[in-house]
Amino acid sequence: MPELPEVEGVVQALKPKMEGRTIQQVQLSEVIRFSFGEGKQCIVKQAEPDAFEMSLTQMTITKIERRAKYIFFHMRKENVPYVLVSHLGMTGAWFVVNSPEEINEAKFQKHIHATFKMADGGFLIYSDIRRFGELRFLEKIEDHTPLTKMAPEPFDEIACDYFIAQSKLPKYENKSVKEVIMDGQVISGCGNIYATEALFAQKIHPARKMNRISEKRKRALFEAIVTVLRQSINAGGSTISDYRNINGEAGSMQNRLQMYGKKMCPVCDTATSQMTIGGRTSVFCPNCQH
DNA sequence: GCGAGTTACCGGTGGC
DNA sequence: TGCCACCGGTAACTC
Repeated sequence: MPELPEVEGVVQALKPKMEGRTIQQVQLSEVIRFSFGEGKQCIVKQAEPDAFEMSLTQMTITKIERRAKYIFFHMRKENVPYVLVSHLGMTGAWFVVNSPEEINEAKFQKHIHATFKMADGGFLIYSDIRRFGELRFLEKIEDHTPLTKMAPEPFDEIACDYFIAQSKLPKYENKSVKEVIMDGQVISGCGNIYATEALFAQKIHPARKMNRISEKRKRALFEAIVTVLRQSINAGGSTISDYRNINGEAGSMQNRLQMYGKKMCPVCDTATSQMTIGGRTSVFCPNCQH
């Protein structure tokens, strides 16, 4: 499950290997083609498979950057800029290899969905087991509304004030804190794992209503989120089930998690509780978090 | 036009 | 061994 720190790791690894290179040929999987024929948008969004392949052919990757949990591949063809937006969903992974056979994990090998053959040799490959990821080819970011509504990067100095302001809006003030901090229009890139960790660190119950938290506590919570995201980036991300970096390696943050996926509270040894908030599983310590 | 709520997208995993 | 419910980030759709 790649979250912001995992995506950051992917981007940092992709940058030196892919920036400046030109795509010679693109090939989408049969699954994508078949799904499109069925009227579905499997991985490739708002484009016909043929048109998507053609659009990216002869495109030069100028810059790769992360925004929330999205990867932006900025590109250029005949001096016109474009961008390929990638989201890894639950199980997406990028690989930079000399040949597709180099992907040695069977389940990633089996679910290769986009193969980019580079003009100077080698391949950039997108694999996605559960196909929750997306590839979206745009002329500019503004062409896709959800991307324009995203909160600032959590490391941006205005991000905390932005969070405070958003949290006071009518549509958020009566919601649970966990739902609000996981909303990309409030804080960007805070998924279930890191929301769970930050709430535990601040001893806040995930179901507590936003308007029952003081501004001081909200600021402390925001800092806790930033801290846990930074820690995880430094640890190479959390490898929960299927995350791999572009070399197929796992991260180590999962070993440092205090609450996500835990049966016992590491502070007071009470059995943890679980409830569904905003449709997502939430783990917390009923003794420590109020 | 906007917001709230619902559905779609999936295969690996683990429990029985 | 085999079946089946469960899981989840985001967009798109409906109301």
